[in-house]
Amino acid sequence: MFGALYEYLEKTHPLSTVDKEVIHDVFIPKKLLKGEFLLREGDLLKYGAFVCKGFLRSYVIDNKGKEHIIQFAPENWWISDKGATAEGAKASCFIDAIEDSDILLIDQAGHFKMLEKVPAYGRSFQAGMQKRSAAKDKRIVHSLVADAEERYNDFIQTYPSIAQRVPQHMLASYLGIAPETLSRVRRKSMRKK
Amino acid sequence: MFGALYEYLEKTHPLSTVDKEVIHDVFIPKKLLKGEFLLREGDLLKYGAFVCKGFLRSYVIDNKGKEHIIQFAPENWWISDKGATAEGAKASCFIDAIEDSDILLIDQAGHFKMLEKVPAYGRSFQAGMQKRSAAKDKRIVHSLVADAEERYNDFIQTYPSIAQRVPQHMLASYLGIAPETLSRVRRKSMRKK
DNA sequence: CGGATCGTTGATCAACTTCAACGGTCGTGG
DNA sequence: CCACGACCGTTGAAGTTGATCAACGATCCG
Repeated sequence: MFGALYEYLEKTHPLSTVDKEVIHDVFIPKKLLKGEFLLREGDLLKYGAFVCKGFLRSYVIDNKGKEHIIQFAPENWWISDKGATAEGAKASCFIDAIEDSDILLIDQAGHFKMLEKVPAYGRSFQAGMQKRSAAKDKRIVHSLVADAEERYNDFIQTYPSIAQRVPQHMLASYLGIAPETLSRVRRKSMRKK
Repeated sequence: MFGALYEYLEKTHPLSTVDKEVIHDVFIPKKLLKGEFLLREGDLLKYGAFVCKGFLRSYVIDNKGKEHIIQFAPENWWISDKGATAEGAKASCFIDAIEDSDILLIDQAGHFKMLEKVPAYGRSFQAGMQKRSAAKDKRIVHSLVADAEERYNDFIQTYPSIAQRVPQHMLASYLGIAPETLSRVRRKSMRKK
């Protein structure tokens, strides 16, 4: 179960045997079945998670009861409630499993311990932050500039593997359009080819 | 001109005399008049900037020629093209001054030097990244859930000082709505009170 | 087999955009 | 110092896009 994390971290920097011990010490393995929650809105926020296998998502529910997906997390992605990383904070979103998943949990203290003791983690974290930040900027700009069709086409180009794995209505939720609209957009795109 | 940056950094961690020397060494002061560009799309990307005085903005132009504001940067904010921090990258957006401004430039090498030599910088950078990331998440979610009126009201609550300083059509651009729509929304809000 | 969930399709509706025109303000050049 | 043009915010009317509501067939799973 730790293998995926090792490989992930070693892409930035090799891991020593000691590093691996620290990792074992800090991360808590957990299995989630499809549909199970990692986090519910209002829960005491404790963990971030690394996805070894499977597929998670985070989402909010607005005051009309509609779900809005913030993030998808397939293998080798991190997922957590970024809005409130402060300790003792209440979660502002839900996180659940779209497929049966194996994940590794890490809490605030563990995060600092890793930063301190495992160099590969710090670098990887830094790099990840930058990449994410850029991706978010792109998403923001896109939500301002692009209409439903462009958003969809861009998504399937950027994340083809995710697009195939995710039920259509969730993709619609992520893109911020109604499922019906997505269906129509897809039909239109089909005919073009 | 460096005073603002000192104060900003000292909020996280005190600065030694040596620290201040490094800062003087690394940052390049620059003045911008209202309307002047710091960065144009396609420019070779070199600098991030700290705003000591004044007001900048970054924006993109879509294929229909319309501006979309990504970020406002008043005093004590950083601004740069996050999309492409890699060295040698081409800028993907514009940055210009909304008011006459004093700014301090830092390039990639300077950034690493600061990280290495000035502890306050690293902490501040880290904290800033987190805060920004959270703000971006919020903006993404908001653009999915909220209509024009909610977006406007939320903005003037969250950034009242910015709302007053920025011309209305720029605020509209930031919020992703037409200037006319913003005008109508404001009238509606006025009458409510 | 029966219920639930999902994607699709059609019809209607609301929100927002676009286009056009107008008045006010500001800054600049005559 | 005034006059003109540019820019900005406002208002009205028409047009579009996408949301909503409703119904239907397909698939999956118990």
